[in-house]
Amino acid sequence: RTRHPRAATSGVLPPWTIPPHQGSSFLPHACIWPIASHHIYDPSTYLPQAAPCPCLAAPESRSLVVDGSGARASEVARAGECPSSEMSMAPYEKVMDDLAKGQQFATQLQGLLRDSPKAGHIMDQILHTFSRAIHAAKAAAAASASESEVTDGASSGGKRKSAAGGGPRKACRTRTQDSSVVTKNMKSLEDGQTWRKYGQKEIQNSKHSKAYFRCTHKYDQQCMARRQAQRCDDDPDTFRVTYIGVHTCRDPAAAVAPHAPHLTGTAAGCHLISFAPAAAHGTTTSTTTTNTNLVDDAAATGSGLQLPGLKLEGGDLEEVLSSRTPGSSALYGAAAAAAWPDQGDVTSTLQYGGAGAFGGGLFDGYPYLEDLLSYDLDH
DNA sequence: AAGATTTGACCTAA
DNA sequence: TTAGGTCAAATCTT
Repeated sequence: RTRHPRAATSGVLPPWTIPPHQGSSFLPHACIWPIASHHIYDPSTYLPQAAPCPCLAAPESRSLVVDGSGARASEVARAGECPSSEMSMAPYEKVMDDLAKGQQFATQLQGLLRDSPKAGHIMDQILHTFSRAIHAAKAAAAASASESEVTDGASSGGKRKSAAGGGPRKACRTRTQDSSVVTKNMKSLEDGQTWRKYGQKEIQNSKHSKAYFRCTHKYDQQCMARRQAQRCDDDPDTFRVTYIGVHTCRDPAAAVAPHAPHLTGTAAGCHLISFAPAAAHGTTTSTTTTNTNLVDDAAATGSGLQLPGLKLEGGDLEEVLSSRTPGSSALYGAAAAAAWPDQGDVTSTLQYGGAGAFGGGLFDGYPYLEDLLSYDLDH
């Protein structure tokens, strides 16, 4: 690809980086995205992050009040059976089957070791490892599937030019209609997440350009979360920020351990996971649609279903303008299982050296999850 | 040197 | 046809 020589930019900030006036809360440099401190991962809130298979949204497959009987393992196995999930490759099925079996056995063993906190802790690690492996396998399968699609698309012909030294673009881009989308107005772009800017466009009939961000971990962890930010025309101090997709990354620097986890389990090291709001009702009967409605309602009404003691990161959050969250049942489950991170808790115990996507980072930018979480913990 | 930003080119949904 | 979204080489920052 040939490019025109880049215009000299030294000393000249682009419009996006220029504060509208003195005293603005705008960051002095668009490249600065502060990382929330004290982000610690709690394995008890961990769930596989891959996009949930549609079949998991079925009510019968969501009765996941895990009680040590291997419900999660059965969930995983169910995902492997799904005919619509592009998972018909034999090697994948075998891997998933083995992983599911291993997880199931570990879960059974966990039930036998409840009296030993230390054993429970080890079991947590084992289950966590299985979860990660399952997630990785799913991600690998998805990547493989999309790669073949791209190959097919390239062979169909087109006017794509090859980049210098590289092949055709591999992007299989679609507009943001399949992902969860949340738009909100913010006084500051700081949200505790690590974003990398990848584009900026002038928008017609808008005074200010729109900036495009992706998760820093797009490539190393296949996190597809994106964010778009544009300064409001009528209020230059306010940004209209659109969050697209969910964070599936586990950034050690961007995730926070729950301060006071409200778990359904009681035995030490034996944290149980349930889907909201059935954790307190025994069995889960709500469907994805129900949960979505709940979230939408909460977002639409701006209802403050906030649990006291749960800190909402980004106190500058003003208004949730819209939300659409199809097929995010696993997300809601995680929201129910995790408590809001308390950044002030510097004494939290670091576990696994990793960071939980559900341990704080995921919620950043997804205010509806805050509402849902509060709802679940309140009921 | 590595990672982040800038920005023109490219791509696609509307 | 075009506005908006993304890519990726060039450039900048640390």
